[in-house]
Amino acid sequence: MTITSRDLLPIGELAARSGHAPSALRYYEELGLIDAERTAGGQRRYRRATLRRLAFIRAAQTIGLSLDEVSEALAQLPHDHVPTTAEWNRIATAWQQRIDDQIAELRKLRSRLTECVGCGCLSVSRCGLSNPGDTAARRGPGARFLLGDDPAAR
Amino acid sequence: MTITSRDLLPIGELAARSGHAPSALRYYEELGLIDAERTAGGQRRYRRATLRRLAFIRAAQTIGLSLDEVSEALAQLPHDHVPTTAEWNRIATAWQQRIDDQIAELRKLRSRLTECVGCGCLSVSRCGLSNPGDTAARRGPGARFLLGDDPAAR
DNA sequence: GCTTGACCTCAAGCGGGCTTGAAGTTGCAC
DNA sequence: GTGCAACTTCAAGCCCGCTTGAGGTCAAGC
Repeated sequence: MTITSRDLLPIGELAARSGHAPSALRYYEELGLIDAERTAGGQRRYRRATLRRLAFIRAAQTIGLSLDEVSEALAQLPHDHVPTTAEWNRIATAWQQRIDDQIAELRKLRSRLTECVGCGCLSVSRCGLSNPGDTAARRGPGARFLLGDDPAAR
Repeated sequence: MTITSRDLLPIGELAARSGHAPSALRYYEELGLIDAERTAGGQRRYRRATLRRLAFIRAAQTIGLSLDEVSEALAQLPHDHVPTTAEWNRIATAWQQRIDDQIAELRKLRSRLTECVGCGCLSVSRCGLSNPGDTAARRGPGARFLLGDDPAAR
């Protein structure tokens, strides 16, 4: 039941297999995203399950989660066993929703751009393009008022 | 032909109308994205056309361009007149393409996620989820090889 | 002409996600 | 038992897109 040495990977090995830099792995450990056994001499030895966690982390980042959010998501995953269908399903569903939201955002942006080309204003103003408003999901700043070349003086 | 003072905006005014912070405007000037006249005393006075540039900048950022890229895009726009249909059209088309690419990326990720739920592997590996590969457009790192719990030893 | 708020410059800081470097230790192969 | 790559920690640095602060000047209204 104990973990045999054949199952423990040194950091370089894990880095190579996961595609993360060793420095990133140490950083993740510092953040509590992953953990490791230690040899008598103090070197890290990773359980194979860590590869799963790293794959999860990479996927989560791809859909735009911060490491903080990844940390929360990981808290829902078992540390030592392969997640059950139910466990994984719950998370995957949330992620799909998130992706769908992102796609919807982009589509809205695209249609604003199309309008802008069609509307003839050409000033990249007055037509909402410069006022995405709910861009928040991607970049933060949030609501800005609509621009005009001279809204006040018109 | 010279610009009358009524057409020149102090930075606070431009900030209020464009929705950018004064500090951001100064920063953009430093990067060469916008420029300004100066009063005898050294204060900035912006031409109205600058509002257009700022709207453009905001829109470009929303699409996900870095300020470096915005700079290149701006180089294609006239400094002092409203862009012609052709000028704007060329840029808008490129942006739409970019958005389409982003959407395609997300769809790929979504389908990988769906497969992952369906395929029963549940290990968040072996099924491509953790290997977006061409994530580059969004996050940089670029190609990683496919993960498996133990690709070498299989 | 004075007050006051808006402006100026320059340097430093921040947040996120790491990377880099220095200085030293471990562990596997021969 | 030794050589050398791979590892260790800790502190600092980097990139991006700004913001903040200090210390000082300008300009517009009374």
